[in-house]
Formats: sequence, C-alpha cells, structure tokens
Amino acid sequence: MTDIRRRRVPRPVREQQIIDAAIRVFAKRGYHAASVDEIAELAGISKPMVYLYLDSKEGLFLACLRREAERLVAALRAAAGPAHTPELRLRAGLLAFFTFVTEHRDSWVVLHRQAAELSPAIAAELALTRRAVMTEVSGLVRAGGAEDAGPACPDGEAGFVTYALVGAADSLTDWMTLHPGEPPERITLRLMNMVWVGMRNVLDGEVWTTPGREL
Amino acid sequence: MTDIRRRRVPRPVREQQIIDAAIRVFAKRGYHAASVDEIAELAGISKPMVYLYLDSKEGLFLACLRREAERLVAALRAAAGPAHTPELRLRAGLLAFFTFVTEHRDSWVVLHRQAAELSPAIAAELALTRRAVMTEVSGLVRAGGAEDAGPACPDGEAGFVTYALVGAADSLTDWMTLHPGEPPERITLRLMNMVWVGMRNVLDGEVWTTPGREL
Amino acid sequence: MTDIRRRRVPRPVREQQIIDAAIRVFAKRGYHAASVDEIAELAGISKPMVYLYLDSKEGLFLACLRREAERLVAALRAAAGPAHTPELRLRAGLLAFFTFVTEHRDSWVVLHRQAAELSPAIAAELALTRRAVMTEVSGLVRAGGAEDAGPACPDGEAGFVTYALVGAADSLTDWMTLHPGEPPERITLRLMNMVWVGMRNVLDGEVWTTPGREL
Amino acid sequence: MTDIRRRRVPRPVREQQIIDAAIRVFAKRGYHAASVDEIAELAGISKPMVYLYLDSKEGLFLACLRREAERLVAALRAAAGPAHTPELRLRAGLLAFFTFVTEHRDSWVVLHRQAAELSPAIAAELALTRRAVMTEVSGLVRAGGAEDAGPACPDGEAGFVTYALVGAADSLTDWMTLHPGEPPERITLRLMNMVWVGMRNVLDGEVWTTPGREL
DNA sequence: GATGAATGAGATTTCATTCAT
DNA sequence: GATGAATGAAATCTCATTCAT
Repeated sequence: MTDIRRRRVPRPVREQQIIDAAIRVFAKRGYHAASVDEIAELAGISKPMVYLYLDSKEGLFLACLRREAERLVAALRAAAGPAHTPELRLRAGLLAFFTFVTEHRDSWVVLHRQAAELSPAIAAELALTRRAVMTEVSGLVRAGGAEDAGPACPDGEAGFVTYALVGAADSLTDWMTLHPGEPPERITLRLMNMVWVGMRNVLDGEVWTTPGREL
Repeated sequence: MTDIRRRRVPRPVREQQIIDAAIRVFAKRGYHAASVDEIAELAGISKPMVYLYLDSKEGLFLACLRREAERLVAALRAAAGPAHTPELRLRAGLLAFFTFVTEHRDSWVVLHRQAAELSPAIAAELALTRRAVMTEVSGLVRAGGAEDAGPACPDGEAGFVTYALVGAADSLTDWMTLHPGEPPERITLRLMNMVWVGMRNVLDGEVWTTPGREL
Repeated sequence: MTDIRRRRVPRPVREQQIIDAAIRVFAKRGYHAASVDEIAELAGISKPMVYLYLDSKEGLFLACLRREAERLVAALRAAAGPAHTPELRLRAGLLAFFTFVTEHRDSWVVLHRQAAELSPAIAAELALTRRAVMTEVSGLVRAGGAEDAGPACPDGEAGFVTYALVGAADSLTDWMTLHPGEPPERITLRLMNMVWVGMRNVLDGEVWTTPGREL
Repeated sequence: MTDIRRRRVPRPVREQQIIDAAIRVFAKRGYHAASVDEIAELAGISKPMVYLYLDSKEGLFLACLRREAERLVAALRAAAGPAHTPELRLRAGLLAFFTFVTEHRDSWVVLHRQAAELSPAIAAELALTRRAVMTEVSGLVRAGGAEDAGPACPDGEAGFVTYALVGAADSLTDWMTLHPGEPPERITLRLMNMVWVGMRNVLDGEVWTTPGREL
C-alpha cells in the first residue's frame, strides 16, 4: 500500500519521474515544440526543480535519450543472447523490438523520430544512440547471414540490410498503431517471412538480375 | 532577354521561390524551429510578402507539402506506368523513389520526417499526403503480388508490406547519404533482392513456421 | 515646432532614443539590476525593438559606453586644445569634465560607477573607455608638469597623478550633487588651488620629507 | 585541542564565517549579481542557515556594511590618535587607509563601490557608513587646516577637501592594484606631497586667480 | 543546529504576425 | 508590388525565499 501523494520525494525518484514526463512530452511535440513548462506540470512539480535536477532543456533531453537507449539495447541483447540459431536470433531480436515499441511507444519516438538540426550536443548523443541500436541489429543480421561477427559499425552489405530492416521495423511501428489488436509475435512472423529469404542474397553480395536489363 | 535581377517579380514565380526557400529551411530545422524570418531572407524578400502570398507559417508549410507530394506521386506514377510485369513495375517505382530522394532530399524530409503533433490543419494535410504516397506504393506492391487493385487505402497484408517497404526505403535514404557514390540503381537492385522473394509469402498470407515453436 | 508623438521613427533616431533611455536606467539601477523592460518602457517602445536594434542587454550597454566615452573624450579634447599654458590647459580640462558631469550625470555614472564583474565583452570595453579617459587626463597633467607628451598609457609619476586627479574629480561629482548651486567654474578653481602646486612635486619625483621620520 | 572540522559551530562564529564569505562575493559580483547560493556555498553551509542567521540578502549585506565600516573607522581613529601634529595626523590617517585597503580590498569595494539604487534600507545604511568615513577623514583634514573640530557632517570648504581626498585615495586604490610592489607608505608620501600644500589654500577659502580671467 | 526539497516571481530573449508607407 | 517599423505572447532559465524533516 504505497503512499498516495508524496510531497517530499528523494532526488533519484524525482529525476525518474521528470524523465518519464519529459519522454511523453518530447514524443508528443518534438524537441523544439516541447515546453519545459508542460513537462514540469506533467511531472507534478515546478519548473525550477527540472532545472535543478537536469540542468537545461538539452540536459533533460539527453537524459531521456540515454535512459531509453540503454533500455532498448538491453532488451535486444537479452533477447538475442539465448537464441541458438541465426534465424531464431533474428526473430527474437525483432520480437524484442516490437515488444519494446509496443510498450514504450514514446521512447522509440524520442529515440528515432526527432526532426533535424538539434543542438550539437544532442546531435552527437543521438548519433551515438542510433549507432548503438544499429550495431545491435547489425549483430542479429550478420549472425543470421554470415559466420563472422565483423566490426562494430555496420558496413558493407550488412549495413545495407541493417538500415533496411530497422527502417521497415520502424515503419511497421506505425502500422501497429493502426492495427491495435495485432500482437508483436504476428508482426515479427510476417516480417521474418518477408525478409529472411532475401537477406542472404544481399549479404552474399548477389545482385538480382531476373527479368529486364533496361535498368 | 530576361533580366537576372528582377525587382518586380510576378506572383506565381515569387510563390515558387518562397516555397523553394521554405522547403530548405523546414527540412533543415523542422517545422517548429524554422523561422519565417529565415525563410524570407533565403527567398530574398521581406516577411510581409511571405504573409501576403502564403498567409501564415502554416499556409507556407501546407504549400510545401502539397507541391512536393504532387511531385513525388507524379514521379511514382510516371515510372510505374510503362512497366510491363509486376517485378519491373515495383523495380521502376523504387528506382523512381530513390531518384527523387537523391535529387530532392529536403522534400522527402519535409514530407516524411516532421516531428509529431503539428497543428490540426497540418496534421490533416500530412496524413493525406502520406496516404497518397502509401497508396501509390501499395499499388506497386499489390500489382506485384496479387492481380486485383483493391481499395485506395492499403489494408490487409498489402498494407503491411507497404509499410515495411516504405520504411525500408526511407531508412535506406540515410544509408545513401553515408554512401554518396552509390547510384539509385544499385540501391534498388539490392532492395529488390532483399524483399521480392519474401513479399509473396506475406501477401498470400502464409505464415512462416520453420524452425522453432517457442514463440 | 517638432512633432509631438511620432509612431514610425527611422532607425537611427530610435536607436539614439533607446540609448538615451538605457543610460538613465543603467545609471539609476546598475547594469545587473536594470531591466530591459524598464528601458523599453522609458524609451516608449516595446522590448523587441530594443533587441532588434541593439541585439542584447550587453549590446545595449556597450552602445551606451561607446557613445558617452566618445562624447566625454571629445569634450576634454575640445577644451584643452586652445589653451596656451599648462595651467590653463589643465584648468580648461577640469572645467570641461565638471561641465560634462553636471550636464550628463548619468553618463558618468554609467562610464565610471559600474559594479565589478560584468561580462568579459563589457569588461573589455569598459577597460578601453576608462583608459581613453585616463589617457586624455594624463595628457593634461603631463602637459602641465613636464614638456614631453610621453606614451599613451599613463605610467610612472604621471600615472599616479592622473589616478589621484580623476578620483578627486569623480568624488567631487558627488559633492556637486550635494551643493546644487555651485557652478562648475568654482569647483574647478578650488580643485586647481588644491592640487596645482603639489602636482609638480610628484611629477618631478620629489618625496615629501618634512616633519617626522617614523614612517 | 580544537577540531579543525566542526560540524556544530556556535552561532557567533558561523555568523562571522558567513559575513566573510558574503563580503567576498558581494565585492566580486556587486550586490544584485551576487547570489545567496554562492555565498552559502563559499561559507560551507546550506542556504537555510544563512536565512536563519542573517534574515535575508539585504540583512546579509547590512551586516557586511556594518562590520567593515566599524573596522575602517576604528583603523582611522587608531592611527590619527597618537599623532602630534596636523601633518602627521593626516599622514597617519592616509597610511591607515591605504593599509586597510591593501589588506581588505573586498571590504572597501563593498563599502564604496556598489552600483546605485539599492533598496531603501541598504541605501540608508550605506549613506550612514559613508558619512561616518567622511566624518573621520574630515577630522583629519580640518585638524590639519583649522583649529576647530566643527560639526559631524563635513561642510563648507572642509567638505570639499574631504571629498577630493577620499576620491583621490579611492582611485589610487586602483593604481595600487596596477603596481603591486608599491608599499602603502610610498603611496601616502606621494599623495601628501601632492595635496598638503594646496589644501590650506582651499580650507582658507582662497581662490586661485593666477593666470587668466577668461573662466 | 542543519539541510534537501520545493516554488512564485521575474529576468532575458525570440517569434509569428501586422501596420503604415 | 514591396518593405521598414513595430508588437503581444510565450519560451528558457535564475533567484530569493520557505517548508518539512
């Protein structure tokens, strides 16, 4: 039976509450249109607390970015770890992704859907977190196609496939919101169906030649 | 004998100049962070002219949206029209898309990468343009998988495939900026390689069952 | 018969009006306590105009500093120029100073009475203007004591005398506000009486030895 | 066996520690720009203690003003007392002043260099302390020129001389910081040299007439 | 005696928008 | 057709001050 209304809340707890609120507002409005006023109000405290704990609007956004990126990466790793075959590994990774996005829609929006040209510090951090996610997916992809692990930053054909896969999954995120009943498992299955066979071709560097040559 | 520097420019020309400038600024900064001041300056005129011609910041953005959506849809249609087989049709559509994005990066950013929750009028228009693009792609997809054209709004398995495909293509747009030399043709080929085989499975409603059953 | 209320005022005029107001407010409150709101109100316009024309609070202060320093230096030069003997030159300089301060009390306060630790840009500009005034006075002093003009920055005994003289004059500025009837001429005479005889001693490097030796 | 680090410090000691810190911060930043936060941190305690002991920012400043004014006045009195001739008395007073300022630069800045228009209570106290200092100096001056002590507030010619002298000494304070090696004794000697002879003229009401009459 | 948690009020600055010429 | 002049409203951020422990 937890307390209903706490006035004096210890700092670490408040910080998380603030970040929770910030993620929702940043996701709803985008970085620039989000106002610290709204975040503070949603967190149930006054603006000065936000600045005391997180320093600035930028610091606030960075904190959101870091926390959620960690969570997502952890989810991907935890899922891929125990899988025994490449196929299962990719499937588990995708499932983890769709589950994460289903449960933390706002986090994904904050991580991946911010409009261009943020401040340098934010741009840098965003590049970092995106690369971390890409690297994680890239691991799933290469493990599924070729035997070697390769470098940290996805390159070559694996990079191509990673970008395509992440883009498809990201976009399907929107499809999911239009089909609320659909469970993550079925999305995962469909996507596996759609890309698993073709991925090899690209990873092995084959080029599609079939019908015409007028390209 | 057209003058290079005209003071008195006829209205339609000025409007296009303004929209050109606006697209660049909106793409660079995002809707909210873009300032009408910057747009006016880039267009080489004073702010009151912007308001005289396009009414408001919102009107400005709507004009950008409409013009670029039309252009993209036209490009997709023009490409898909003459193709004789489903495969060629999809390939031509993808090629048109990647070509368009290569040549009009900013337009695509404005059309597809705006942060959430803009004003209602903008949200409505954005939904419209996105749906128009989706419908166009959906046409390519279904033409490639099943014989019937179906309704305007992509639904069922075709919708799923459309979302995945558009997402993949959109994301590959970023991959392209990281690999500047790569011509749109090769991107198209790789993507075809990756999805063409698997698309049928999904469109036909088959569900992948292969390895495990622990899902 | 000038216009009573002008709405649309050309930029250079408005800028001067803003600077006029700013000097009054900065003098009354000090840099940090002065609010741009109050300055705008006193200037009879809205805040955005202040920022449009003078960029920032700092820019506003810099503009005040520059304009008034120029005025004061000009007054000192104009006064000292035509004087034919060292005594007359110093006397004319002091008179010009006291006249300036009588007529532009606020300017002097802004130039000389700002509390410590302003922003670097302001500190630099302030150092510059103060040095300019010191140099001007130093010219009066040395012309009155020794024949050579010497370097731009007052050094050696001339520096000492300059500092003492400027300090005395500055402080007498307060005395003047306590004795409103007193004309600048009488202040000047008294100060000449007080320092003229002794200045030579110091400038010539003599050290006072008279009565005791317990120092 | 006094502990170096005491947690529980008796009130009078803590108050002095706070005032010490406050003087440093007020001198560095000026009254308005100084923040109670910074003072508390420098004093090594939390803000509520500052408010508990000194009531408010204003109270804090008043306490600084009172303590330092007392110290300076005491120093001046202690110096002037044992002197046997008017010259020696003034010389001793000046020396005491320059010594005080050398050793307590910040105190003098707080006492004498605050920007205009503080709160009424502070303005009143500041007027009081300045008058006390002025009175003290005035005593030195008149003792050096005329036999009678006169009223508390320096008036007439003595007032003029006092203002000039205090201003000169104050300004030389800046000169001292530019010439760090110079001992207070030499400053004092130079200033005596510069003003001692002329002071009498002014105190006796003589008006300088020498060269021209075009004033 | 001492402090972490909290805030109302007000600072500077920017922006979309309009008016008068 | 075109623009310099002008502003109301709202954004980020800071500060003196108090409460509850």
